[in-house]
This record gives sequence, structure tokens and C-alpha cells, in this order.
Amino acid sequence: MNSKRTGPPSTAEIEEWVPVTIRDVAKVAGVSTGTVSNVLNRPAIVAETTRQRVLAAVESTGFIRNTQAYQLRGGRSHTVGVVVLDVSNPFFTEMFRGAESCLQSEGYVLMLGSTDGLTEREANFVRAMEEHRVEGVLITPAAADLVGLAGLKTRGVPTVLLDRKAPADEFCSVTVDDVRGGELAARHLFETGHTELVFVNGPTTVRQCRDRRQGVRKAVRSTSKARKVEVTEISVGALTVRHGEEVVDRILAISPRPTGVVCANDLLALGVLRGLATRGVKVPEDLAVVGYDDLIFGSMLSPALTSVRQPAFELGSAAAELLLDEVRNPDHRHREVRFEPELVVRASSSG
Amino acid sequence: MNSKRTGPPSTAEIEEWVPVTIRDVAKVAGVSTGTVSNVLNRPAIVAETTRQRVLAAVESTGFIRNTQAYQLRGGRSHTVGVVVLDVSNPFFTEMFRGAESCLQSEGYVLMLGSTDGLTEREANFVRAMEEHRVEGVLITPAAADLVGLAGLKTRGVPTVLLDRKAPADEFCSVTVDDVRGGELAARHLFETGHTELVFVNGPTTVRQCRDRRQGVRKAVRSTSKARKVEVTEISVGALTVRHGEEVVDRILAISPRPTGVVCANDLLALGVLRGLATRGVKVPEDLAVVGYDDLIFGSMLSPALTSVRQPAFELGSAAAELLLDEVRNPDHRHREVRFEPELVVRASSSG
DNA sequence: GTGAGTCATTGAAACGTGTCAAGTACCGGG
DNA sequence: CCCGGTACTTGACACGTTTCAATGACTCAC
Repeated sequence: MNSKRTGPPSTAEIEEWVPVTIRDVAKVAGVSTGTVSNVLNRPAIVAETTRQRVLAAVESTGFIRNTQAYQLRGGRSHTVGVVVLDVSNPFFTEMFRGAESCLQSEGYVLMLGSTDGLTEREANFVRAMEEHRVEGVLITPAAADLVGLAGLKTRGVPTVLLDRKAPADEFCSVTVDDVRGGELAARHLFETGHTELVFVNGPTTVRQCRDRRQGVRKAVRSTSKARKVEVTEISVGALTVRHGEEVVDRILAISPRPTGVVCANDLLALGVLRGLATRGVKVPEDLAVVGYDDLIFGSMLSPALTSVRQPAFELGSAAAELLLDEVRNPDHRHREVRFEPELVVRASSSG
Repeated sequence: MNSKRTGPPSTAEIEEWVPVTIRDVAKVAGVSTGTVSNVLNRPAIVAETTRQRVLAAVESTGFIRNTQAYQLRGGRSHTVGVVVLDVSNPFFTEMFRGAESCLQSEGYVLMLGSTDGLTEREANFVRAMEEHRVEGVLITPAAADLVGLAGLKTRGVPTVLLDRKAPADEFCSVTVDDVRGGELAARHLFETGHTELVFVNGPTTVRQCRDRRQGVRKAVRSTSKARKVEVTEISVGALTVRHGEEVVDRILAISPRPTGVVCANDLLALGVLRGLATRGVKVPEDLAVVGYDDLIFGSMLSPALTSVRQPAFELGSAAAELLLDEVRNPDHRHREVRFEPELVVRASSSG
């Protein structure tokens, strides 16, 4: 095929779209650009007949307003950046939906980035979003510290932390009380008569794991006042199904034999359930199991999994509300919105 | 509190960020704006010493390039719009990740919108993305027809359809061969000795359901040449767990008793599994079950669910590749990239 | 007939950036 | 001393939009 064009362009190319500007619309309608702009932005101040004429011209030309020019002139970008650790994790997509439900009705479009916990990717996203002049950022920080967000802070980009408490008065944040969640899970088993429990936890370097452990211990302390209860803690390397399955033998080796298991996460719980099934241990008769996160599939298992639900959707929408306040309210003060987790009791713990 | 400000602004307000432009950088570095722009875009043509000086100024001022102005001047927006039916569906988030993995390395940022199948929301998203002058759109159309995308077509916005074949030469598209998938599922059961099957299908108004049914029938025809096999079709109102569970009694009432079930979707299959469990029917000994979609949790069940896997991640990245080609290659021709589904055999069908 | 007051429209300036023709400074050769 | 060439740098313009002071066309009351 020739690289140089010899013949006339094909039909498709003749009809190729050329960008239509407000000026083209003005020409077609026989008015000035100022009037077109007025029709688009303050229709009330322009005469009925001209308005009709201009609208007809907009229609016939297929004009679509160029947001960049609008924004350059001083308009808002109607854009919010969302940065999460992992889009394929239902917890984060639910949060995204919550944020979207709130922001979409306000005319915002969301830019989404998934960092997989890599600070380098996080930095790229934040940079790109700043270049795009997003009006705000919702972010689950990848790093333990928040130095990656210093730029957002100094440049005054409204930022809300997701599932991460902000130190001092740096940022707004939405969080879930993981201590309370751990407490709920353990107390539920104590209250249904169990006295010997196992707590299968993930790495305590993870803030969520530390907090949930603290909650479990709290439940032990408060229950111990009335009667004797005990919890054995087992920490595994990661919050996965495999790690849960592998820990089952250690659970069954404990003496006296525990009657309940609290897992730091639904995936661990699922692994435990599978491991118990292959060894013929009945749930909940021989061993009650409680998870954490309330992933959708937990309710579909048999036995359905008791779990601690985190209001991910509400987390997202609350974060969006905080952001909107920071964007619009000059008297805005940073604050933390803390959600209560909720225990969802199902068959795996109610024999 | 007074609405009128009386005292001096607080410290925070004094230090409030004022936008830094290329002009400010130029002033600090003692050069013209043209030189700053050159340092940023064609560093090679500017003298070493000045370049250092300008870079230092960029650093000290915290300058961040304004994409709107860049784009207005004729630059590309480095933005791609993604519109899916439902962000909380793992299939779509996997596709998103596939697209992201390909586009992020090319410097693009993704705008994401979730329509929930509502054409009105789809129209809003597409409109907003056109206003933002995205360089391209990846979309799973909400409506059966494609009239909602006519604007994208006429305005020449590169667009790739996700999991939906484009009629004629309208758009590029990525699809999965659902006929083949249905065939794989049914043939697998025939080949492992089953002769009496049930096909639990969703509403045949959905393209995917129609195609999968066609595949099942194809498997019946080809197998019938060698030996007698039969499939009973049951169509339910929606592809949900509940509908799957409710259909179990009808399955068990069929005579002669079928030995295998093909479901149009993993959720249906999950419902069927639950229904069978509560009725004491053993899987796969009494009844083999095959699903479709290979959702993650399918592998975590016991018995683990045999299912037809759709390469969602690859779908997304292929769509991104097609988009990039359309954006960059002037000789681009629209085409369909069709993926083959893959049968993943697990315990639920291999007794 | 004149002045004041309304109402609708105009046209130019400005937003922040990239480009490019034009300009400056310097150097070496004649 | 001049000429041509090289190596950088400059500064004005253009992109598409909104805003706003200025203009024009009417009307009404005196």
C-alpha cells in the first residue's frame, strides 16, 4: 500500500468531523459568541427568539462544549479523582459506587486509579490528577506514612482518606471501627455459649489486623468478669483462602478443643471452612466460624457464613459528602467520619 | 458566627496556595515562558545551565502543568472513558484492570462510569466524556441498539465495544464466543458419560443467554450422531442465586432423572448447589453441575464449581489495544477481536 | 422633542500553554 | 572589520470559552 495519498480521500474522510466551536454556532445563528455563551449559561437574560435560534444552531452543528476552555477561563473541572488499592476487591468497588452515587448527581465525573499498593503508581496517579486539575481526591493511601500526599496538602487539593485515619488535622477521613468489629465477632461467640475460641489473624503489620485483635482481646476482658473464657491467637502470613486452609490442623490440635473460630477476614474463614469440610468437622455443630468483611459470596455458602459487615457503600458516599463540603464550604473543618461495623449472623455460627 | 470577615485571615489562609503558572516559573528562573516550555517539552534544545536553572525553579515553585491549557493549545487529553454496566460485577472490574494495565503505561488516565444498564445514565456519561474531550471510549452499551453511540460515531471519537459485537463496520469490538462456551459446558458432561442433562438458562432476551443456548444445542446435535443424549431446557427470569435455588424442584421432578446440569451463569449454579444441598442430593455423585463465568468464589466452594471462564482481563487489554490503534494509526480499520472461552473442570462435575 | 431608563446584544480581554519566526550573542574564517 | 553560521532565547499569537463594559434600540414620562 502506498504511504503517499494519490487519489481523492474516501467518502468517510470527506465527511470527517471537524471540531465545532462556539464561534461556528454563532455564525450559523447569526449572533455573537457572547450571546451563544449566554444562551448556554444564563438563558434567562437572552430574548426568546434569539435563544431559539441559537439552540437550533447548537443542535444542527452538533456543538459540544469544550471543558478545557471552560475550565481555563476559570470554571470548575467537574472531576474527582479516586485512588484505591485494588479495583478487583469488592470492598473498594462498593466504596467507589457509594462515591459515584453521591458525586454523579452533582455533575462530577470520576477518574479511577488502582495502585495495587505500589507507592510509585500512587504517585503517578496523584500527579496525573493534579495535572488534570481535579476538584478533589478520594484515596486509600498505599504507604504507611502520608508523605505521598504532601503535595495535595500544600497545593490545597481537597482530599479525603478512605478507610484510613488522618493524623492531626491533615485531611478528612472515613473509617470503620475495626476494634469494635473484632469485639462484636468474639462477643457473639461468647454470648452463644462458647468459652474456648481461636482467633486466626493476618499479619499485625496491617493496621486492620492489629485493631481487630485488640477488639477480640477487649471482648475477652469484659466477658472474663462473668465467667472464664479463653482465646488462642494464630497469626498467618496473609489474608488468603490458602492460609486459612493451612491453619486448620493447628486449630484442631489445640487442647482443650476450641468450639469457635474468629477469622480476621472472609477469605481466611472460607479457607478454614474448606479445611474443616475435608476433615469431616461439622459447622457449626463441632466448630462455629465467624468471618470479617461480609463478602457477597459468604451468604451463598452452605453453611452461610456469619461475618462482620463493613458499610463500604456508605463509606464511599460519606467520603464524597466530606469532599463536597470541603469544595464548597469556605468554613470547612477537617473531620473523621467513623462507621460502626455490623455483625451479620448466619448458619455458620448459630447451631 | 459573622458572615463578614472582620479580622485578618488565619495563618492557614495566608499560606493558601495560589496557582503557579509557567510564567511564574519563568520569572523565578529569569527566562522567558518559551524557554520554560522548551525545557518541559524539548529539553535537548536548551542550554545545560539554563535547563538546570529552570528545573530548579519548577521544583521550588511546585509548578504543575495545566492539562487544560496544554490540551486547548492542541495537545492530547491523555484521557480515556470507560463505561460499564456495573462496577460491582467482578467481570467488569477485571476488564477495567485489563484496560488500565495497557493504557496506564501509555500515560492515560481512565474516567469510569457505571450505568446499571440505564440508557439515561449512559447518555450522561458519554456526554460528559465528550465534553472532556477524551481520546477514546470503551463501553458496554446499555441498550440493545446502538443509537446512544451515534454521536461518538459522527464526531469521530474512537470507540470500542466491550462484550458486544458491532454491526457492520461501525466500531471495533471485543467479544467472547458464547456459543462455543455453551457447547464446551454441555459437551464436557456428555464426554464424561452423562446422557440426560438440564440446561438452566436466563431470559433469552439477553444475547449471552441466547448464544449459550445455541451452543448447548449444538453439542446435543453433534453428540447425537454417536449416541442418544437429551437436554431439557428451563428458562428462569433472572441470573440470580435465588432463581437457581427455586428451580431445583423442577429439576428433580424430571423423569428420567437427569444426571447433569448446565447453568447459564455461576450465580444460578450456586443457587442450584444450595438447593441440592438442602435436599440431600450429592454433587457430583448424584448430579453434576457446571456454571458459567468462573467467578472467583466458584473455586472456593466445596465441591469447587466447574465453570466456563471468560478472559475478562484479556478482553479489557485487547479493547485498549484496539483503541490505541484507532487513535494512532491513520490506516486503522475497525475489527472484532473474539476470544475463546475456556472450560475449567473442578470437583462439581468430576465424580 | 428630550432625557432617563430598560432590555438585548456585542466585541475584546483574559485564562495557561506550545509554537515558531525573529532576534541576540558569539565564534571562526576571510 | 565583515560575513556567515551556530547555539540559544525571546515574545507574540492561537487555542475555545466566559465575562463585562460599552453600545444600540426602544419605550415612557415630562
